[in-house]
Amino acid sequence: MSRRRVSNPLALAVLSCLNERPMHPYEINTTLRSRGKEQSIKLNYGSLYAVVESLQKHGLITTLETNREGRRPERTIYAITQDGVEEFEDWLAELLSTPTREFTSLEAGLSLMAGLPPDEVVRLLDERSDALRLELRSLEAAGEFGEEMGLPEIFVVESHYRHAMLAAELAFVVDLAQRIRSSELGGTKVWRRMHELIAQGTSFEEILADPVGHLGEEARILASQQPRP
Amino acid sequence: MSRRRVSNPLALAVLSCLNERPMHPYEINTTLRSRGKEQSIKLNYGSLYAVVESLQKHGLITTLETNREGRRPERTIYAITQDGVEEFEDWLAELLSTPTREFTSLEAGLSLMAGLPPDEVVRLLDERSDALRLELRSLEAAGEFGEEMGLPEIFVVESHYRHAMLAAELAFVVDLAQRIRSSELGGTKVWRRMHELIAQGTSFEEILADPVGHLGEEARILASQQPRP
DNA sequence: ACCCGAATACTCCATTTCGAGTAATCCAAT
DNA sequence: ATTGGATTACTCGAAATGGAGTATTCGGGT
Repeated sequence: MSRRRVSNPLALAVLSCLNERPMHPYEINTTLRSRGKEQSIKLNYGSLYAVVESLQKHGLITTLETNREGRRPERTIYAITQDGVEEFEDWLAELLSTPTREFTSLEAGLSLMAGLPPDEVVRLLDERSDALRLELRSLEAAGEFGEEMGLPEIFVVESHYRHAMLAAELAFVVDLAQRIRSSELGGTKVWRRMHELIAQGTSFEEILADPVGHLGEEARILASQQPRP
Repeated sequence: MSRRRVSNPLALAVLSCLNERPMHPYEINTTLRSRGKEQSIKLNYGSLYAVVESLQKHGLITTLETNREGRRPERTIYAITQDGVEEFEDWLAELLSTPTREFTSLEAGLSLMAGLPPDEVVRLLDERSDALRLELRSLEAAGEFGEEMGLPEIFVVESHYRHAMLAAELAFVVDLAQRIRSSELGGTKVWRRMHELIAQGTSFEEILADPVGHLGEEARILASQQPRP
């Protein structure tokens, strides 16, 4: 079981709203959206209502009243409990202080990239660089707009963070593409030769059955299932 | 519905294994672990078996044979299909070329950090910096070990990527902590004053009901639900 | 006075995910 | 010969997730 009674970060956002004042779920939804938090915390209806219910079941929030206007669906107003305030502060502290292993899609892609030919990987990484530059520029534009509106920096730190991460990713990707292009990246030559053989019709399985025979001495490392430190 | 028939990145890893040669699920599991891929792709039993079944249902892999030794559970050996090879290549290309919005826990934390007092946030960020430095050093040590073993760089790009991202996060966090400490970060003073009031027993709700009255002119922005660009 | 599109406020449920639990087998040391 | 710990190979169910679908009301134009 996870350390937290309710583990979806959306629950933290819910607690943060109710820490300001009591609200009904849909109001939590619009509050978070109007503050742009849905850029940083995944927010959809299914999760929101499930999370609210779960928070209540665990005593972190409590229903204050339910009212119904006309024949609209009833709205249940929730308030945070003392337990909820403590969970909120403790959880937020943990998020800020403790790095956790996150699985990004680029990391997954990089870890399997040997499955595509090097030249294509270079092309794909270049494509990614362009997309990243676009995203960076649109973040910068949004930031300037926020400044014009007099929005204090503290309300946009998360987008500054995203900017920093995207910039670092761009630098990494540009460098990697260059190092593959120039075959400076260790292993590139074996990699290239392997895909040339595949293009000529040799099967993957065949090559891996006798890597040194097909690819030369440098491919010795492929002969064993290379275990990792 | 998601673009991919099976959307868990683990499915890509499964396809990548079966692209080498037919295997049974548990062998896929050990192969991936021995190559350190479970550092980059979330891998647990429940998902593995579910994903394999789903891949088969969608015709991306096919069962080759099932055999049973003694009274052990039977092992089903799977092979990749032509459809599977295409899906593998297309999906991998997409992962490398197309950035996707990822929700990290630090980003969530930063977006809600105003809920804790500035001095505590600084302390928490310092704590994170220490943890990040530790992680960076252990990645570096593992990298050197890999080099000693003659492991070509191409098999560890994903950990170089992780290193680059962690380093960027560290730089961001160190800078942010410093900017809060010095109140250079826009909005820090209002933020600090607000938590002083709370410490004195004023309720959050009360302050937000009349921010300018409690916190001064700079808090005008809190008076409206600040919408975002 | 009426119509239409946007906004409000959810509900529903098929998948997916997680990881603890199970059960057999192998190996090595007592 | 036996015990016990690691390894092999999964099973299962509770919980989370995503997002399409539904029903009502409001507001602005004609």
